[in-house]
Amino acid sequence: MVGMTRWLNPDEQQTWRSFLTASRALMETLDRELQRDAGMPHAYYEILVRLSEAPQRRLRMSELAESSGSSRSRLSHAAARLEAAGWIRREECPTDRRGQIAVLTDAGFATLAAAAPGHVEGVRRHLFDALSPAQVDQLRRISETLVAHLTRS
Amino acid sequence: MVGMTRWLNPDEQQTWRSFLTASRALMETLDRELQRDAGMPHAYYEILVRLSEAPQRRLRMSELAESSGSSRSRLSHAAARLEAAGWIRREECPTDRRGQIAVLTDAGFATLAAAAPGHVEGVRRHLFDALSPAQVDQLRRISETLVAHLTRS
DNA sequence: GCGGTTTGGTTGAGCGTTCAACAACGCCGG
DNA sequence: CCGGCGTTGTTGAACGCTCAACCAAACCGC
Repeated sequence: MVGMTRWLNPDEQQTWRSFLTASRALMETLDRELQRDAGMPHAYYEILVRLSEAPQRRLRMSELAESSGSSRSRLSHAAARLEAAGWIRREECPTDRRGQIAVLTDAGFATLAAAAPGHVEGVRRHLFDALSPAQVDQLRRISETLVAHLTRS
Repeated sequence: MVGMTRWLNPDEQQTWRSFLTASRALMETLDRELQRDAGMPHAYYEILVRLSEAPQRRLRMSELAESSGSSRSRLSHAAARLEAAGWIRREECPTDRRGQIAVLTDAGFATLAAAAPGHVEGVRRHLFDALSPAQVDQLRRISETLVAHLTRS
């Protein structure tokens, strides 16, 4: 046979379903808050954050996609919207004529600065406030383990 | 002032970003696998699972929405697609003339039965295989805490 | 019973994401 | 220098989700 399915035992099932419910609820809540308060989805917020942290607030599209966890296509579509909103602008890359460089505009930075406190407060309220310091530490190790595992396959 | 923002310290930021990256990567991976192998997104899979576990494989739309973590609107749209695929059918509720009852068809059950082993294997490979038994236990407690916290606000 | 409110479910528009296809450019061996 | 291959980024179609609006039926107080 090709291989027996390694089914989940009841404990694992409970873990998986709770994790699913929790992360989905958390993301939906934060996404909704961000949409309501800042008029943008969480994915766009993260793009602006990464840009704001880059030297000169500028990044190659491919690096921005990588660091914000977007596919190239997704970023391309998002960039079109962010540019239309006046929050970023795209410049040509001097060293690679295929390249595009996304630049955070002043308006984009201002929008981000206005959105950040509310969002951070949301993350704290919905995530950190619920967990003990020990649990926060556990969650960090678990997440780092998973990231390492998922990117190496 | 309205209130100082309780910013995240470096440790919390690292935790938050790792969690974000990990859960996003995990969901995207499982969603892609399910789409590739079973031709449906994860949300639809979960709807079919809940139906399959219900008595008589039938549930009121509102209960199905609740248990599968969908909004009513989402479930309504999804049900239309699932019905078009022949995986569920909708019947009228005898005790409440507003109500609809979603029923898993034999074809839907067969599709689910075919998809389940691959999906479960994916959950195991991408999640449980990466973590120690202690970490799995920690993750369960953390997730349950979060679920409780998120649903009570 | 009768109006007002709540609940159950659907609908359509608008938006964001995916996927596959594509164009333009850089890179590298011969 | 040239031809093939990998890379960068964009595009359009299909799809799923959200949000607000809506209808119909149930519920509730009087």
